[in-house]
Amino acid sequence: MAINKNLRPTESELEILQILWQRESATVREVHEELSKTKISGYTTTLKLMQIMFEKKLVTRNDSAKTHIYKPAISRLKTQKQFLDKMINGLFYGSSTQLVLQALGNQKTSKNELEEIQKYLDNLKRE
Amino acid sequence: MAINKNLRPTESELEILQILWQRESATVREVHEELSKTKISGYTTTLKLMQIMFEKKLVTRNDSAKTHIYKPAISRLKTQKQFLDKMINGLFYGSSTQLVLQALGNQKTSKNELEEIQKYLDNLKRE
DNA sequence: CCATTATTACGACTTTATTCGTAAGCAATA
DNA sequence: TATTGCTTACGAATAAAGTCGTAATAATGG
Repeated sequence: MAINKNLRPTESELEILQILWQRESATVREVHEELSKTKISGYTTTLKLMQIMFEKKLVTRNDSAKTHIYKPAISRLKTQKQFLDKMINGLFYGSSTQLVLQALGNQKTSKNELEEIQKYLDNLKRE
Repeated sequence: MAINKNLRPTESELEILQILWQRESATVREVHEELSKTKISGYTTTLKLMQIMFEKKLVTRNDSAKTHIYKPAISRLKTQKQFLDKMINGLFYGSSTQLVLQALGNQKTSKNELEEIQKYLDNLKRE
C-alpha cells in the first residue's frame, strides 16, 4: 500500500520541478505554458502529472481557490545530490573524481568558472 | 518500425554495461553471477535483458558457440558523457560548474584526488 | 440568470521496462 | 543411448510512466 517508497522523481516530474524551483510556485497552467516551450503535450497531461506528484508528496498545493497553486516539496539541492550519487555509483564506479574530470572535459568551462572551482578546492584541502 | 531512435540505456541495462566494460566480454551466466551479488532476479531475466540489448545494438555477441559471448557496443566514455549532459541540463540548469561543485561537496574526496583535479584545471586554464 | 470558459478529477489507453515460465536444443557422461 | 544440466528463444504477465478524453463544477460576463 505504498507506505513510503523512497521516491525518485521521474524525468517528466523533474522537468516540472525545475520550473517550480525557479518560480517558487506556479499553477498548472503556468507550468504547462513553460513546458510547451520545449515539448508538446496536452494540458491535462501536465495536470495529471502534477496531481500524481502531489500524491507522492513531491509538491504541495494550496487549493483554497479554484485554481490550485503548487510549490515544490523537495529541495533542489537534495534532489541534485540524490541523482549525483546514483550517477557516480551507477556510471562512474563510485568515483566522484572521475565524474568531475569528465564534466570539466566535456563542456566548455570559462576561465572564471575554473578559478571558482580552484578556490573551492583550496578550501576543501584546508579542511 | 524503430529505425534508429537514439537509445539511452535503461537503468538495468547500465548495470549490465558496467560489468561488460569492466570485463571486456562476458557470458550471460557471468553477468548474472555478478549482478546477483547486489540484487536478486532470475537468470532468464538477465538473459532477456541482454537479448534486448543486442537488438538495440548496445552490445554485440559472438554466437558461434552454444554459449554466446557478449561485448559492449557503446563506449563507457560516450555513455558517461551522454548521461552527464542530460543531468547538467535537466537538473543543473545547464551549468557544469554547479554540478562539479556539488559533486565535490557531496562525497569525501581525498587530498590526492583534489590535487589531481587541480592539476587538470591548471591544464585547462592554459588552453 | 444563462452561456461561455477555465479548471479539476478521474478513468482508461499506450508505451516502455522488468520479470519470469516454459519449451527446445545441445553436450557431456553414466 | 538415455539422462541430466545448461543454454537460448520466446511469449506473456506485471509494473511504471506518460498521454489524453470526458464529465463535473466553479467563475465570469453579458
